[in-house]
Amino acid sequence: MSDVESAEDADAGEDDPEWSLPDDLAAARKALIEWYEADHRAFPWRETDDPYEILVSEVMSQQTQLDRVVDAWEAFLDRWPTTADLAAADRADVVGFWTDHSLGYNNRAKYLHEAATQVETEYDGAFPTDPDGLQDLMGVGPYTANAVASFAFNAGDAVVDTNVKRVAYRAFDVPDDDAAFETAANDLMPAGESRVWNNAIMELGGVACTQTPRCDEVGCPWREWCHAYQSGDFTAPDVPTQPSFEGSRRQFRGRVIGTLREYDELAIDALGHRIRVDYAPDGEYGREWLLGLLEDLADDGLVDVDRSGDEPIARLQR
DNA sequence: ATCCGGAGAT
DNA sequence: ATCTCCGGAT
Repeated sequence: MSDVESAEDADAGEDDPEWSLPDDLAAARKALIEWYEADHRAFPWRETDDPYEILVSEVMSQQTQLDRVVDAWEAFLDRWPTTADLAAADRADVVGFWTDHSLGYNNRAKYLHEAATQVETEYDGAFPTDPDGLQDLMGVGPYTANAVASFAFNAGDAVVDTNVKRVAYRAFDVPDDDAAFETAANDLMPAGESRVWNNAIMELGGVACTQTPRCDEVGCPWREWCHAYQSGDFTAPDVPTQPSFEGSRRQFRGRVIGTLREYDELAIDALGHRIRVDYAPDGEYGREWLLGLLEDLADDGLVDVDRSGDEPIARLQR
């Protein structure tokens, strides 16, 4: 007597997924949590539940490999231990710190500064505790909101980052589709365990289900359920290729910030010659080009341009 | 060449 | 809703 699921005609079944979670989901969850708790990388932010400290670690982690984040994270919190301290800081100092520690996108330093100000002025010094509330903070989107809600308050939904996507795609054939990933990630997560769960599944993606997988080396707890492990096909979701950094606009943005930190203020041509050797005031990469760059940086709240004199003067915004 | 989440533009 | 940009070490 075979089962025969209700006929092939029945429901609006044509879009029913060709992926599914394990039948014994409870066992798979337990295996992952036990694997994580037995051994994992000891990052310092995994030992705090202070939402500010967590937020700083998440924002830094968005652009920098974790091993290099540790030093920056400790130095940042040493300098600005609380949201009150950060909110009281000069923006230029926060951006300067970001540059000094090679943390990438300067706007994130600004966002962090702004978020601290929001917490102080709009939330009376206490972070919102749920993902929706956290998303009101500058620079906090769905990923960061769920991470902070989980790690600080154990009150998040499933985190969906590229690690989680890769795991779901390989292990359960979840299609390369944001909505599907979100559904799968939330179905996987045991209710009320967002703190340990999101740590565990991201650890899995970070050390086991890496681009070149290390299933056996690290004793992946999901081998018995993993479709990729069984088929040997470890294809990962497509990651759109990025334009090269060399010669890019953002390379020159970075040089402007770095140069203006060195000189309090700089006339536009002096600045131009310092950020690119082929600068020529009237050339293709001249005043017009540089003013456009500076205008964007000014819009981002990073640079001020004084155009009152005959030659525009740039400085870091304070 | 690769890596990434959020903002802003479209 | 989808696409482009951002920083710079690896």
